[in-house]
Amino acid sequence: MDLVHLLREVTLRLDLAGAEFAARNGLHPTDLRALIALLDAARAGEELTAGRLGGRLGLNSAGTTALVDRLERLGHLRRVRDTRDRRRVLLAVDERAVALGQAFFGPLIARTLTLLDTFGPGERDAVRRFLTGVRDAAQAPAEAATGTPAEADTPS
Amino acid sequence: MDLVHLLREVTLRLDLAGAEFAARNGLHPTDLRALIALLDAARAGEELTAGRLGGRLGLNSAGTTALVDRLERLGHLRRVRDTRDRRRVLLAVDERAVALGQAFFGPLIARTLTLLDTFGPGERDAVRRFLTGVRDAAQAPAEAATGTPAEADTPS
DNA sequence: CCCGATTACCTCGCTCAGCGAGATAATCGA
DNA sequence: TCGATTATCTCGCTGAGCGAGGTAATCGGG
Repeated sequence: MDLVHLLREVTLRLDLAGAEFAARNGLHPTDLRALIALLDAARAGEELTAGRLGGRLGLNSAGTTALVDRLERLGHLRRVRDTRDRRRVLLAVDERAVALGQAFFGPLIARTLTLLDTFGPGERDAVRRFLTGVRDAAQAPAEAATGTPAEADTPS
Repeated sequence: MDLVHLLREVTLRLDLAGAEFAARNGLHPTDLRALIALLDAARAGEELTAGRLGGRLGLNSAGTTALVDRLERLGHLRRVRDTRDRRRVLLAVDERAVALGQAFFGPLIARTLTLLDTFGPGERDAVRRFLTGVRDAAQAPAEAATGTPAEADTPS
């Protein structure tokens, strides 16, 4: 049980750290999350489009456009029209964004890796199982747990 | 290394789940975080004041007042003047807020506890060490990563 | 090959969360 | 008692994100 609270504390702390880092670099939390999503996609060799990014962050198209505008204005990414399907706008991350990601995650990752050095294979596996399980548990618990049963969600 | 990414994925997923749940209940992410902070404080037998809550969420006084206004209007908490120091406004959480917290965290906690049932003591300890380490690692990594050190603000 | 449907993104107007500055009220210290 | 400090609130403003609707490109049936 205390592990649950500990996990929540970790997510809260990471959240605050992210928000603080974002503010310090003239970004908003959403901007930072967008950069992370972009870097993730880049690392996975995936081409991320504007719409896809918005969907991943839970923004609608208008908000996504504004987000991409901001990031482009700051030089973190460039809009690139897909030559195959010229309706699509691919997002190309700039070196600047990569550097920012490094600056934010670098120390955190380094510390975590140092910590993990002290873990045996079985312990690492335990951590992995735990995180995987929580991730999957967080998939769709909200659907079942809506506090307002009578209220019509999907206000669209 | 993959554990790091896994952790990030977990926090992202929990974040999105929270935002979705909040929106579904007519709240904003900040409101939900405020409720969580309030419930945490209540569970710890701590009396949370308006200013303290704002500080914990990274809001300034104006934003905090607006936040408390919203939550009070929704009936999630009540303002209670501290009788000892009548400048202070204590925040009393309502049953409604508790129920909301249960609705959100209940299933998540249940699933996590079920998962943890399959863990041995050593494994749980590994998870605990990992989470504790990450929490501490997230304390102040941003300071080192930017040219702009934050000024101390002694959060009591 | 054309035309309607669909897809992907953008524009416009708006709401409201959160900020900075400053006001107000209560407490504390000399 | 009076100024300094603390805790909160008020006011005006900026801007992130939403809903609605527009535009350009692609797809699919006749």
